[in-house]
Amino acid sequence: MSHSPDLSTRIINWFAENRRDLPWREPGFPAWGTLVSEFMLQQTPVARVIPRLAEWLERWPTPAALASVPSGEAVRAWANLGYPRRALWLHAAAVQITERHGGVVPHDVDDLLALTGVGDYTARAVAAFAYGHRHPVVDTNTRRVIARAVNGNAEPAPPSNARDLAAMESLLPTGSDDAHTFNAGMMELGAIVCTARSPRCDACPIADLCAWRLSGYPEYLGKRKAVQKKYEGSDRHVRGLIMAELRAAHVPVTTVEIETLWSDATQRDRALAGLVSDGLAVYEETGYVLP
DNA sequence: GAGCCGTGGCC
DNA sequence: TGGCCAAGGCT
Repeated sequence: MSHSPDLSTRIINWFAENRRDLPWREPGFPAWGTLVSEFMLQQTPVARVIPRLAEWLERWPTPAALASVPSGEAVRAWANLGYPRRALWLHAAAVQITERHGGVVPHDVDDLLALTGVGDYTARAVAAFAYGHRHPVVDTNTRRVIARAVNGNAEPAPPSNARDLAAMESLLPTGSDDAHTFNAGMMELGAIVCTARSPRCDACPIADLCAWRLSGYPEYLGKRKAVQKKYEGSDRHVRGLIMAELRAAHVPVTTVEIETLWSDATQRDRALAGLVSDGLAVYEETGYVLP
């Protein structure tokens, strides 16, 4: 677990020169905007988030604004970002922020964790990036950089919160400003240099002390994260087709219309029942609508 | 803790 | 072409 004492400094200096100009890094970007962006960025690439985020914040500039509309409006505005439950959860979080915190996104990690849809990553990201508090922030990019540079592995082991947070804490600078920059810098390095498929070690500020590189890029032999199941023909596929129909429609979608979306009745019924169970679809007199 | 949950771009 | 991957979280 030994590392060069200036790994953190290198990352911080590299970040100052190489950071992308992203909306949530603009001065004065509101904490609410940070929270919304983090919800959207959960498993959705940056490039697809940026336009939806701008629309979202223009329409709902505060948690109270979002809380005041039906959750279905959030699901519709979520558009094709994927995993529409996140839109439902973000709406629920906005209601909770309005009711419990006077409409102000909380600073405290435990208060953030108590919000629907906010897990360990998002809670620490908001506390650190929106409010400047010193917390280790560990996402998939950070985990990969630590796995390679520190542990000498091509890939991180499956996420373990306690272990990953402890590893990041041991690297985190003492000062809150440096800690903030280091958290962001590790994520940025993993996102644009130390990437999953073809790392650009020639552009890496810590290449000369990267344990993985120094040991000759050994193949990863440890436990891997589960392989994603095929999307084509899956229940997720069918759910996606139904949700696209519900988002596009402004009148109830009839059962007959839903039948045209997927021929396998068993799978179709299962998908629809799942959406209803999740609260993403509601039956209303003549058909299904958004909540 | 494994499985599940959308969508699209990239090599 | 198609498998892999993307600022996770919930059950």
